[in-house]
Amino acid sequence: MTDHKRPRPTESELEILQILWANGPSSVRFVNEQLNQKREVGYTTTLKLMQIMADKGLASRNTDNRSHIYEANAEEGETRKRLLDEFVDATFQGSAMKLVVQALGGGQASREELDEIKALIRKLESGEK
Amino acid sequence: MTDHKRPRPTESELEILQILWANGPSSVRFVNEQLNQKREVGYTTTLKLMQIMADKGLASRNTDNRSHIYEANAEEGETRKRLLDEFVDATFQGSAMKLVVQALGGGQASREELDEIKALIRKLESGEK
DNA sequence: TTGCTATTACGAAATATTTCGTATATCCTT
DNA sequence: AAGGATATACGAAATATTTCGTAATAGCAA
Repeated sequence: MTDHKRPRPTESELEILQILWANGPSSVRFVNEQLNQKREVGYTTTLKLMQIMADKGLASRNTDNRSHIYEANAEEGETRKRLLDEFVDATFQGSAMKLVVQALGGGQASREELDEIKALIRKLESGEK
Repeated sequence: MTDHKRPRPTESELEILQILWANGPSSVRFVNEQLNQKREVGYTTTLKLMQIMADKGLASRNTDNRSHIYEANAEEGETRKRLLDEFVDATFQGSAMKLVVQALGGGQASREELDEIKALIRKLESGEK
């Protein structure tokens, strides 16, 4: 089950997907509360967005109870990979390398993270084609 | 001179910035031709976008000649960094590490690129705080 | 039951972005 | 000077996205 056909999530939809990925199936109220920790959003705004997401297939919902429970349909890793690919194309002309350099160079990565990346590179190199 | 105050470029504006960064100051016609190698866009559409970019301060233009020459104002590295930061926040919850892993894991990086990254990491580690 | 609260449904306004038609000006060729 | 090609200016339509008001419905408490 890939993300084929599913449209790219908009910025707001992505915010909601993050919440659903992090917390599992959730009610609109819960998602709205989480959103409001970052910025002010009206309840019906969140509701509408989530309904649209269900329409688009980005999420599915259980309507058995009065309070509907929404669940991300778009799989986390798949979706992130796809968005990353598009972002690399749009912003770094398709060069993942340039992006990684920029990401690492920003001083964002801690020593532990650098170690992890080194380990990852070793793994990639050993299983090289 | 940072990008302070300058609004984030839209997707289309970013496409144009890429062309200006890659080719230096350019005419609308040239930019439009480059765009059309990827997708069909009308000339006046490109023109309008570039005029908007000038309004927003993303680009500046020389109007001495009949054919105006546009130049990116937003600096390449700065802009990419900023977009990357926002993207990391939005898509990887602020974890540059997760993003790098995803980018490297995609099998996108060649051996040479991996070597470059290793070198970069060594450099980062030596100048560690 | 009656009223209060929480929920979804629906549609439309508000905003942002993209696209292009048309008018007008300028340059170039003859 | 006239005509054609090419440029910019301008505004508005088309599209995409976000936001919310209002109404209808269901649950709950008194």
